[in-house]
Amino acid sequence: MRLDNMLLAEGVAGPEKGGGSAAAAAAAAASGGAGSDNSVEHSDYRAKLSQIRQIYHTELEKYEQACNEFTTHVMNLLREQSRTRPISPKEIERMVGIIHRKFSSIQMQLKQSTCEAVMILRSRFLDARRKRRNFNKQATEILNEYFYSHLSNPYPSEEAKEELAKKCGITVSQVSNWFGNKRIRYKKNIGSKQTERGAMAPQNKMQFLSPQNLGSSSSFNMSNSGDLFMSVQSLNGDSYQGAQVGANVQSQVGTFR
DNA sequence: AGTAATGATTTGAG
DNA sequence: CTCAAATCATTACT
Repeated sequence: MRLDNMLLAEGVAGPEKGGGSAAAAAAAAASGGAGSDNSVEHSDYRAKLSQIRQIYHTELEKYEQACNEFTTHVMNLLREQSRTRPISPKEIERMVGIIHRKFSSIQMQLKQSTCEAVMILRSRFLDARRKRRNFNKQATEILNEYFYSHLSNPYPSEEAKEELAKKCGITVSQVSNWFGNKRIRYKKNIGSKQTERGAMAPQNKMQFLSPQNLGSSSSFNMSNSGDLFMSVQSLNGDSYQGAQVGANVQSQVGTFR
């Protein structure tokens, strides 16, 4: 149920439609609740999302069809058997129930995988750190001016933040971020200036080097754009598993004969 | 290529 | 909630 709601919210499981426009609109509605200013950045995202959506629906339909086919197949088998031995309606009902449960658990896997794919997509495209742009010269000038003229107490009030945000053409939270970064980095600079006495320089360099080497090199080979395909393939893998489960049920039923 | 700068996020304290 | 601190991810510079 939760997965259903989430897929619905992401615009994946919404109303059925083949063309890209509905998916795009759904994606815009899903992601654009707070801010929808950069349309070029989102077009890629929307394309990928509608791709996921399409695969999801194809797979879902396939499962549905397979489920129906298999159900009728089993029903036929049971009908055939009813000629040689008595079969109660209760038993038939039970079989159908088992089949439906099996297939719905397979659908669950599909939904889970789709959710994961969407989450990865979101984190790839909607994480603001990935599309950072430096503020323009004038904005940083204004911010610096305020910072250095209030150096004794560089904590702008809410109103001052709004004022600065308006002047610089950025949001209030961006102003807050800037001051947070500025305060800590200013303090750090002062500290390192005072410690800089001859032999300490190499240590400083080492300190700055090590965290970067640790952090940046390996992290995103795992989850870049190719990963969408990975997820998609894992969906297909699930469908294989589904077929196998189906085959299992089939073979179990086959022992009836 | 390697490094510094820099905006954004996460974490933890108050 | 705000803030400091650490960290991440991108951009700018050499």
